[in-house]
Amino acid sequence: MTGATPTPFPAGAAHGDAAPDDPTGDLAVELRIALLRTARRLRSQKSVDDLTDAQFSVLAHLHVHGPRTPGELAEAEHVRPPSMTRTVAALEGAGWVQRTGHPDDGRQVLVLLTAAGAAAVEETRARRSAWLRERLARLDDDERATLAAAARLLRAVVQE
Amino acid sequence: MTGATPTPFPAGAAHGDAAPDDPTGDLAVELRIALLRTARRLRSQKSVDDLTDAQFSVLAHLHVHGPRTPGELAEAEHVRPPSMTRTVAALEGAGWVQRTGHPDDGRQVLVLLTAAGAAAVEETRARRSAWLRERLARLDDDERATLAAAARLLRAVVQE
DNA sequence: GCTACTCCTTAGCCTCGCTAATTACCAACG
DNA sequence: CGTTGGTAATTAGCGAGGCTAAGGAGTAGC
Repeated sequence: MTGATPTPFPAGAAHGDAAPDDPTGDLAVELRIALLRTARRLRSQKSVDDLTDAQFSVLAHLHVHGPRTPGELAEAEHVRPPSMTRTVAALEGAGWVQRTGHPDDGRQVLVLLTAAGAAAVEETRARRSAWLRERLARLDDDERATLAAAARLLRAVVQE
Repeated sequence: MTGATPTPFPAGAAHGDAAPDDPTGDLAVELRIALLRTARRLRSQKSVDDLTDAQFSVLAHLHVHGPRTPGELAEAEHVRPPSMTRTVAALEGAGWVQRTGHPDDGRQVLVLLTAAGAAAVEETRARRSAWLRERLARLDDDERATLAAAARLLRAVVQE
């Protein structure tokens, strides 16, 4: 709205460089842009013979929380069950997880990490973080502390 | 590596809750997880009759920087030219951008925002940020300041 | 034992990355 | 002047990973 500007050059109007004046109003916008941009960059760090992002996320979840059913994984990853079924199938095909019947409830399935999967998650985590770690090394201590605090805050913020 | 743990419950080994002891080594890991998780959550905020994430990002870029060639857009978005061609084609089909020949170089194409596109980018930006804004409102001033600083830092960090 | 519910899966659609190959155009050189 | 090489954009086709809708297996309750 307000939008029908016919001129194709509203440069500098939208967000410029860093939050200009309106502290709260623009924080959400600024943060959103910064987060999505960084996340895209992080995501592009994976190589071909590698876990995909969704796969890695599931593997890491299993690594931390132990065996889970597909439904639980879907909920944890904010994804629909069919999507998780496919991701789990890919992980199983690669030998990183194993699917077993649930001991009590025949409808359910338990997904658990194999030894290879546990190794993969640790190796991949280290490698994936390398790019970011190298960038963070250029910052000073205060800046790193700020980002550490931000990581904690974001964790709380997304916690629904 | 270390990995052949036969026990399926290494819970608490991987990263627990928030950076445990190693301040620099884990910052990259913690931050990566927090960023990707938040970004996924933000991305899930879009509705159907809406711009996709990639489309919105291109529109916003045009809104800020003015007309660009597909190649420039691809580089800015860290995407290969064919991917950008498709995104631009979708945007053109929806009437949000317009493609015109480059005045000097017949090989190139200039992509420019239409009035509808400019309106869409502003409306969408406001709506997409609403979820995050609501979450941020629950924080205190210090916490918001931390996130604002983090957004600026991330912007610098990804700047290649 | 039939019905209803729950969980997982299959089928089929879409977006959006990618690589490889094609087309259109510019520039430079014989 | 024509060919030859480089560059920009596109088309073709693949894979991952979202989604909804619909199907199959198992549990639970009447």
